[in-house]
Amino acid sequence: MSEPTAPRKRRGSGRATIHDVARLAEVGSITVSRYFSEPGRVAAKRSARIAAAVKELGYVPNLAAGGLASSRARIVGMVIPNISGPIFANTIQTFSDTLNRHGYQLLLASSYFSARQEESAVRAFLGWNPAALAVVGRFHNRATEKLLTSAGIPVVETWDYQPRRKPIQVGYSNNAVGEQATRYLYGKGYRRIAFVQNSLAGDLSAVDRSDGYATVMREHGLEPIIYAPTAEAPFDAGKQAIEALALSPARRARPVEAIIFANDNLAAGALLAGQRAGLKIPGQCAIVGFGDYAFSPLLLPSLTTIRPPGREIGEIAALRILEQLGVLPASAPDSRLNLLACELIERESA
Amino acid sequence: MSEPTAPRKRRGSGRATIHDVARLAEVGSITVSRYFSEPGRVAAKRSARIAAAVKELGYVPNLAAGGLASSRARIVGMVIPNISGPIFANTIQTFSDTLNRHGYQLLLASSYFSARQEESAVRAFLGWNPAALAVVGRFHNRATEKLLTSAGIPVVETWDYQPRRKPIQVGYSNNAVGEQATRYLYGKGYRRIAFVQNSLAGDLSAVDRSDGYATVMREHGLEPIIYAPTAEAPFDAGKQAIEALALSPARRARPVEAIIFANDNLAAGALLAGQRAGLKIPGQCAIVGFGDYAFSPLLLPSLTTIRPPGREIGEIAALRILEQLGVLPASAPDSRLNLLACELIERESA
DNA sequence: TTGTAAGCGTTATCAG
DNA sequence: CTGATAACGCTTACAA
Repeated sequence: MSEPTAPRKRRGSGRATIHDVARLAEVGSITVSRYFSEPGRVAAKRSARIAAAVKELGYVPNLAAGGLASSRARIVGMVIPNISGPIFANTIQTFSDTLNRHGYQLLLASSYFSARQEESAVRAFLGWNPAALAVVGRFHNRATEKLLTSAGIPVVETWDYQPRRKPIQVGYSNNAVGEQATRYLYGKGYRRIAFVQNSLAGDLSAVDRSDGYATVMREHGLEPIIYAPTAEAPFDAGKQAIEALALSPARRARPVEAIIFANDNLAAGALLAGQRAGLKIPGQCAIVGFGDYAFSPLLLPSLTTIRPPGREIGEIAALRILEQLGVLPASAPDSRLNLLACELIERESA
Repeated sequence: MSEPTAPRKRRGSGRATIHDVARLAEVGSITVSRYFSEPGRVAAKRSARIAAAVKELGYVPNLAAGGLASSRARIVGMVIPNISGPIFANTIQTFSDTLNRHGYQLLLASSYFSARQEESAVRAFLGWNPAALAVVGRFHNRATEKLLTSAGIPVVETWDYQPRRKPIQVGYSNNAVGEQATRYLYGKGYRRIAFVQNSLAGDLSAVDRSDGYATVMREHGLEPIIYAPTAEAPFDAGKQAIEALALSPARRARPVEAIIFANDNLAAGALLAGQRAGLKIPGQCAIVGFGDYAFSPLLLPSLTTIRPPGREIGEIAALRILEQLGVLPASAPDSRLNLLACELIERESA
């Protein structure tokens, strides 16, 4: 455990290099390199000497240098709209873990649904010469689009499944989710079913869900009722929606029997407001959410909702990337398309 | 927008380099380098030519190469126990955003509270020659400890504030949190106050909180009542605790008046169980949690809890790192110590 | 203000 | 199985 006082060079980080290890182990530097990349090709005797030197010096290979030399850095960038929200955290978790398991590191940045921030994150990632990139959704600005296509590396678009696009797709169909919720309620006998939009403009996934809802309604000869709240805070918007659709005197004549909300936040706001106003849920009005947030099973009544496959998306996105990189064997003839299902979680509210 | 068919070299990523830009702009490569690092020192005429060439080629500087040359990579690693849990997501978010704002990128990995996984993450990060490293808490194995100290870069320990340790500390005192909750309840007139531990062994922060609780109880001449549930699932453990402390026939004679839970999950489990059993909360038994999870304001009654400063921890950790790196001016004589306060959120349950 | 030369720490290539 | 040499794309040091 001696600390060999290396003659301080003018440049460099001061950490032990592959050459220091080679010198101490009395082998060529390239043999040390092979010791890490192809251990089988190094004679046992030298391997032992190298192992000792590595330990002695506390040597950690410089991956940036390795990546530069091989132009193949074991790093993958992911741009996600929101790290701390209830939606994407699971995806990040499984994406990261799956990559780590195969020796790849995750570079993370958030875009807050801003195309400009997304572009700047992609640009910064590209500077690290990543092995692959993952983004959320299909809406990018032209510059990002160009960066992505000309990067020459695997790109995965997650969450929003769009079969016609070039990048690998891993996600689910929001349209199908809208249909799924509507069919469920229809099957339970509900007819006057409404859909409540997200007050957050730009949530295009929710619009897709309402389209699916409207399709099924028309299929059954029913008129779609789409309500767009104006309140910004989700809970307030949900409250506003249930007041307009089920509690207002104007509606009292023909109140809706069931409401599908754009997400669980809205549904929770509605649930609480309805409950405090004495509305029986699901007796007078059933409620379905989307997202299966952490609080959803804890509400009273507990919230029936649709769970998007967040964990699966992260894992499968990582696996597809690793396959593209040749780290894992290809799993399917065309693994570009990965359409996952969402699970409807039946609880008390509908 | 022509795609200049570069003569395919035997090595390299194929992307435009600083030399390509220099050639096209008819300047030396080093001038292009300066154009990015010290724009002021490049003549306007050349700057314009360089800008045009950069755009034409879609040039993105290779940060790995730059980091290698300068031995100063603008990348920071963070090891967090859990990305997708309710606790750490905010910290990751603000940490990442603050770093990004100053041109630094976040490398992320999760440890799941495993010292071995933490070590492997730190080792992998070190390979990228990061500018700094952030970890959670003070419990690392010897190898990690050694890697951290010998890395020669700023290291920040977050969440668990420990004034005696060498690395920069950004966090709060769990002991103080335990005291805070107890004093609050005592101030409201409660005397028979219990503390419910986390059934998850290894949650040492919760033990610190119970110590703080016990201190204040003794201060007031009261006997601490610490209950350790055996059920593994948090909600079940909470249920188990409230049954033992407030609902069981054995306890009926002298039921506790208030309970402090190790976290909001336990508190929520207790809340629901108590409510279904007809227990009046807070009338018969007040409840205080810890964490201020997303569902806590939505419970009925809404949960009084203590909010740890997750967002602040992430931001301050990043700022301290940037100060250490000289990117930002030092804010205080000794910015190593950053003890933050937790906010008690008074709601309906206590 | 600009350029030249020499690394940074690693791996691809080719020759033993 | 092992090694010398030349990249990889950039920045530091120094010179003009």
